[in-house]
Amino acid sequence: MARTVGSDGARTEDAIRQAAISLIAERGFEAMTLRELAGRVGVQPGSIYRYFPSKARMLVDLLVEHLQFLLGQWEAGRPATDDPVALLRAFVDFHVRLHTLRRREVFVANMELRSLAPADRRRVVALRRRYEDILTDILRAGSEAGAFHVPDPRIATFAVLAMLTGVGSWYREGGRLGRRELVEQYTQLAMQCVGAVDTGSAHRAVNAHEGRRD
Amino acid sequence: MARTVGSDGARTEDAIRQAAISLIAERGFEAMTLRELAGRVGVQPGSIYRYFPSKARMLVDLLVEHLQFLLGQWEAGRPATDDPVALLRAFVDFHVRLHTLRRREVFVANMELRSLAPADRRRVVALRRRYEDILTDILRAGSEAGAFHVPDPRIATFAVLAMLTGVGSWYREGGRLGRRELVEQYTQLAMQCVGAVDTGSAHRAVNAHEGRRD
Amino acid sequence: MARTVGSDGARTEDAIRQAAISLIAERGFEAMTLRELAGRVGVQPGSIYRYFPSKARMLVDLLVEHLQFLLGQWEAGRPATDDPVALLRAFVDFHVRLHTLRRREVFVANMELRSLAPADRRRVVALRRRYEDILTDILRAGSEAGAFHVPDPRIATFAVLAMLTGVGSWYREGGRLGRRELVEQYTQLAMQCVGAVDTGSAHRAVNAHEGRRD
Amino acid sequence: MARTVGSDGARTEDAIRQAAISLIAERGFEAMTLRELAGRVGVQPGSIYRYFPSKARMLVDLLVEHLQFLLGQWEAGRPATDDPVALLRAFVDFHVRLHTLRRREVFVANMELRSLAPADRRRVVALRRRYEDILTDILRAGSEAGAFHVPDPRIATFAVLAMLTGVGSWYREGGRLGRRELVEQYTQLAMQCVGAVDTGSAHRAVNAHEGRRD
DNA sequence: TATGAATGAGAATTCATTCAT
DNA sequence: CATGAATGAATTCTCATTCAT
Repeated sequence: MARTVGSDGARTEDAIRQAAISLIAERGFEAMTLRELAGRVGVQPGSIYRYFPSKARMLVDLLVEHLQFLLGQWEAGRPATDDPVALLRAFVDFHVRLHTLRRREVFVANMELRSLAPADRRRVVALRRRYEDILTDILRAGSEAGAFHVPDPRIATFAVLAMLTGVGSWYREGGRLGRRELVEQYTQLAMQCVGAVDTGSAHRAVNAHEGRRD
Repeated sequence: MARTVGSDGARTEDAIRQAAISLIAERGFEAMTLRELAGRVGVQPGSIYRYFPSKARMLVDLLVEHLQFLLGQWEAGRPATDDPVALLRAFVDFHVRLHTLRRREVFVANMELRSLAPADRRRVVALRRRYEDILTDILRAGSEAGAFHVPDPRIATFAVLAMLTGVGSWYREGGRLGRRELVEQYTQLAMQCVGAVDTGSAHRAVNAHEGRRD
Repeated sequence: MARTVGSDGARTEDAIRQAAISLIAERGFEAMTLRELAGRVGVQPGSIYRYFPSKARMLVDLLVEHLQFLLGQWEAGRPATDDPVALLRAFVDFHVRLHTLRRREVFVANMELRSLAPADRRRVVALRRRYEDILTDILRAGSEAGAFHVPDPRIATFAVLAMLTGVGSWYREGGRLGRRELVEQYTQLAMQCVGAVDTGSAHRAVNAHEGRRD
Repeated sequence: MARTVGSDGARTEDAIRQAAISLIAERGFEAMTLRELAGRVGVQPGSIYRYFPSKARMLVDLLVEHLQFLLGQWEAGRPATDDPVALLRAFVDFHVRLHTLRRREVFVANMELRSLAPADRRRVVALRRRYEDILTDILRAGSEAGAFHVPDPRIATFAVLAMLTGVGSWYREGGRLGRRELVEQYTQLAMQCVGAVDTGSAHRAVNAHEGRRD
């Protein structure tokens, strides 16, 4: 009873977060039980309450952390250019990479919005909106510059994001396609989708050996 | 207390189905309770069991019925042509229309696969697969005929379907966009996405004033 | 609301077992509700699930424990003789004593076999069979040695066991008969029943004043 | 809807009684559901209420009918003698025969007393008591006449009845033993049990060929 | 820091029973 | 005579949560 030898709060908290993401991704937030979560972490259900004040709050924390990570990573790595085509290429690369590397987090963030209380949902949706805006800004700029041809930048944003995010629902690590090829294919599809006048090197690179078109 | 005056099994069952779709779409299958469902229909919770042997089975029935409706509708209305471009245009039209008309059903079918028991999931996934195959066949034929330029027809299927299906998550009846404009915009995006050489009349109609490409 | 002051798992589990035996004996397993059981123990219904995974499993545990106790007690106290008459006398003494001391358990074990799932029933019946075999072995040996006269040892086992076990259905602690007299009467009846040639000292002691037979 | 062609109240009622006895014997009264019963009879649950005002009342009716049948049959067929030995022989024969012929009814009558409401139980127990008294009277008369040697006629009644009734729990129609042999064996056991001075012709008949004892 | 005992509210499900048809 | 739609109360069981230790 009491502290297990060598037990460590930070380690435990991290283990709970990891296990929670996995479990929520597998079963859904409502279907996941704290007993299951505790069992996977190797602690008693009551112990989870040292780290999260409630099951609901745990979901909020997880989602906010994920979206902030997403935004932070984009900001940190975005190219210092204004060229919409280059920006879109970078965004697709970033998005597809992250959505395959952190599939579970992304999946949860997309699926579990409705498990949030209204106030929490607003907070999370606002963060997600900031992420969507990144793409909308790129598409609008590109559209105005004549680089892209989309009927409506906001709708195109939804379309492209849905398309890109969908990758998470079928891509499996170690499958037929490597992450590099995946990124290349999705880059081509996204570029074509927004009617990029010059789909540029990625397109060429991908299809050069196939002797197609260009 | 016995049969209520004017009660009718078929009517009740239909009311339960409708209410169930709405509730599951709103709260998620796990979060929905039969009490809630019964309350919305105006019967006692136990009465639901005259029509569905269990909550789990209710979900299966709902999903299977939806997917069979989807497949049946496509088969009934598909154009009698072999032209991939015309077929794709018809498919986009069909899909977007149905996914806005039956938004709740589609949403549920996309979200609640994981609430199914493995055997039920296999059954539902098999039906969904048949639907995906419709698009894959179109893209493959078009790709081989040189009408489309996609790196991989299966991946393009996932991309286009994700893009089109995404419409359900933001489109609202009576919003800024009518269904007709919506279909036109998504048609353009899909056509561009698969690199359609000649996006045809719809594209022309929509984009004529932009003086692009064709 | 959390652990009640001074609560103790072992104590609680034991209280549940005791109360369960009483309740099942009174009402029958199917008729007993966990609410009732919990109420008698002084806990909430849900708390029972800390100790038993299901109502059904509780019954199995109770029955298996009882039968193992029965077998263990006989093995521990059986006389080290080969004399069938002495063994039968000891068995009757043991059986009648235990079936009055642990009336409720015995009653439950006899009545609730049909409340068990097939697999559980097989397990319990196998244990009971081992107990029956004790008597069959005694009767067979005695029969072959000419000490008993029974048409068929197995049938005589059923007859004698039924006779002895029946005591539980009418004997009441503190009634007209003490346990000692009870044992003596049943010993006589059992001995006569199997046609014991020399019913030995117990018979003599009990029936000396009747000047019968021997 | 409404009357099935050729349906007939008396036939239906009888079918319900038969099915009820079987089901109660199999599962126990509490565990049997009216749906199950209705299903076995081939009617809807509601239809049972044409014949029995409630589930509880059905059990009472079944038990009372059975016990009255038992008493009536004994009265109708009892030998016109005063000889305790002959009477006991007749009683054993009657009891064993009936308890194998109407196993299910007997079993139910023995098991389900506790499922009755107090008033109903009193009524049924009184009938059963009248049946027990038949044997007690025989044993007391025989005991006083020196034909039997039992410590206490009432206790001997319980012992002998338990022994005889036990036959129902293992005897199976078409098994190793015919009903005639069964009766003979139980007659011998019962006679020996009550210390019958002269176990009479049955004993002789049964064991003559075995060259045992006499 | 963690456990383990317990709570209490609520979940799905069952079932005897009723009654319009 | 029988059905089939519905009830409402109760049942087993689950689960987030609490808190003495």
